[in-house]
Amino acid sequence: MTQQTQGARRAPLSRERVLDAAVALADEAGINTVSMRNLAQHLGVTPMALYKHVANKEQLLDGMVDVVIGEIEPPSPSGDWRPAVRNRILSARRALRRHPWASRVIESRTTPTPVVLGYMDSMIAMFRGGGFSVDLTHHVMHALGSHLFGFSQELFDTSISLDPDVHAAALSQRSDTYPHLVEIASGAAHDQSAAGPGCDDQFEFEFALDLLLDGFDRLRRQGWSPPGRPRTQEAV
Amino acid sequence: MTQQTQGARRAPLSRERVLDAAVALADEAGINTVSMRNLAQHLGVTPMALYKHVANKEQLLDGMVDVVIGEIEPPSPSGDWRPAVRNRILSARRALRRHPWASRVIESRTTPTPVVLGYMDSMIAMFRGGGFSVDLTHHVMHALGSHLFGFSQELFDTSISLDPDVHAAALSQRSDTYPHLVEIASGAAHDQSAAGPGCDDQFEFEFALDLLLDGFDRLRRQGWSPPGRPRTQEAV
DNA sequence: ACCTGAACACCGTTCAAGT
DNA sequence: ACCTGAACACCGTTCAAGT
Repeated sequence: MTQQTQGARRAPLSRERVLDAAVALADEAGINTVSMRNLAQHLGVTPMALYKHVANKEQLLDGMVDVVIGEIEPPSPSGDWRPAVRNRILSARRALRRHPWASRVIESRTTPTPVVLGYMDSMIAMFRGGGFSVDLTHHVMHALGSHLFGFSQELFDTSISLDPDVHAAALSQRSDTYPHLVEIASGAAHDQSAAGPGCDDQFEFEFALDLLLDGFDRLRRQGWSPPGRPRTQEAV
Repeated sequence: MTQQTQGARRAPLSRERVLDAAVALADEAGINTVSMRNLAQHLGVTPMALYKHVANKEQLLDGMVDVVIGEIEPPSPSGDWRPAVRNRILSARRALRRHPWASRVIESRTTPTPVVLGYMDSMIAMFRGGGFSVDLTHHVMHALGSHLFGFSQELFDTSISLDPDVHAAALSQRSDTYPHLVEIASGAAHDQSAAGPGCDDQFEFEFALDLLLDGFDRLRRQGWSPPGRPRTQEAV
């Protein structure tokens, strides 16, 4: 829509142009349309021209993630760790929501890029600066998980409790098959103050985030330290 | 390894045989080797024969997830919701860990199957039976997210703080680039009571799980109820 | 009625051949 | 030295043709 395909043909290809075009294409037509061949066509070049700027498709996807992570606002210089962390994560969420494909692509990455490492490093710095021990910061970063990047594991959450289809199907056909699920779905639905299909994603995200931050804060205040020597050896 | 490829040729194809073969193939050779064509070859049939038993590849993946979910132990008839939920989730984790490809495939599903809905319904039942309100149960299920299925968003966690490669690379080359990340990695590494590459996944999982369950329990005891009327209208 | 070979419209990537 | 066309080894899926 907002991105022009023609006219771009003249500018020399660069890694940045390739990545920006890939992000724009994914935004407009979905991540499935981002193939090396299709992206090349959109840029008016031959597929192999892309390989001058990205080693392979994996690196293309890494670069696309970097573009999105780059949109996250830098840490506010606030003195209090809790609102600072909270705001940064909510900024990450806004960036991720601008690019609906991004959370899925982030999930699929196996090794972090320097940009991602930098983001994590700065998040760690916020906890350390807020008085968290090295050990507690470590566990806290793990516990945040995908919240770090502004998304919770949505799985099919939106379809579970609130997608009109599933909702209707559940209520009509299978209230005897999944009685508890239907009860939850109904409960969410009759609260019509929530926006959209019956459930407020933003509320759910902040609910979980604040629950975690509350827990972190409690452990920090209690001076949490790792449990005794012998941890779980092997869990299988 | 444990699965025979030859000899299976005689038994008539069935949905169950197709799914079991797909799971075994993914376990042995990775999810990337599970293509309709390759799976068919392993079963000694033509690719199109599979389409008699699964509508398409998406349904094949759905069925594979169902096989894994089916391995989760049923709820223990315990009276106390907390250990019951905890044990069930740890059972889910054990099932998922037997099939390393499963968490990624679960993440990629867009609509839940009846088997998945049944699992969620029974989890909801445990909270409701434990005295959680409909609303609180709803949020609690969202907050659990991927923990419901026994995995946290691992992202590249194992590589972040503890993969020998990243660890060594970080420590040697980039302690000035990612100082806080390196501090966390070192902290985890010098605690050699942890198993494996320097970080105990099981410990991290249980740390986050117990943090969430603590939070849930606190809200339940406090008689949590939804905040006032006007929620976030639209967050973008 | 059941099964399947060939074909279609794609992939990511290599590599030798063009300019 | 730079770029690229054709080719390779794959995909998921359709569909008409075989038995």
